[in-house]
Amino acid sequence: MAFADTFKALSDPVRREILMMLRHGSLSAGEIAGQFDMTGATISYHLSILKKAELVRETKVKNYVYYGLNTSVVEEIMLWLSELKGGNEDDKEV
Amino acid sequence: MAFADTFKALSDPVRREILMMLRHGSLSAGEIAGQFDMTGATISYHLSILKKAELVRETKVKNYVYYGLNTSVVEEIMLWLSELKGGNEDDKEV
DNA sequence: AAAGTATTTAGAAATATTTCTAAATATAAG
DNA sequence: CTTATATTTAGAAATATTTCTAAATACTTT
Repeated sequence: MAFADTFKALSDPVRREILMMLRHGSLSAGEIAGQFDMTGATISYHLSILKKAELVRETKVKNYVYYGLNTSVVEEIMLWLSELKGGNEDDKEV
Repeated sequence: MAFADTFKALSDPVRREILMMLRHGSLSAGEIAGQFDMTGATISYHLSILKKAELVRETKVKNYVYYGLNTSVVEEIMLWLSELKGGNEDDKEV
């Protein structure tokens, strides 16, 4: 059930900030962690949730792990939001 | 901080289903609750979260409370998602 | 005014999430 | 092969979320 995972992943401010950091290219786990006042372990946990939601992809290079955005899942969420707005017919207010 | 509230509100499957139910017009709290295998109190809790996030608006008629979609907040979320996709320049993969 | 219907609030229990520290893995460099 | 650097995993504590039952509000109808 990847769809629900995506909404869950987006519900945390730290994870949303990580995604925004990745807009202009991939960053290593350490580079990401450096931007937060949290342990690397905590950031690793957040990255694992973003990965499970397929919002990021990882690439291993040397002893670094680089994370990059995967925008294709974002489209699905936008589609769902469009449906929400779209089905609005003539708004039968009571 | 209403923006974070909106993402949180959207992170629960029950609340997303409620929003979808409201696409074609307002429904009373009871009509909504009738669609779920949960107590009215629980649905009332979910409605309060949707209301705080400004995703729904309520109208009181007699001893009923009708809930209707407020799509204007959905636009903000879509804008945020667009930014996420948009800033994707040339994807400096490492 | 009393009784009925619809909804919300309060408080508690169960579950899930976020964060930390310490230990484990993985790869690199000396 | 030993030490150093980067990251993840495990386990625990703190906090937040979801759900329930029972009681409280609110408005209607008799």
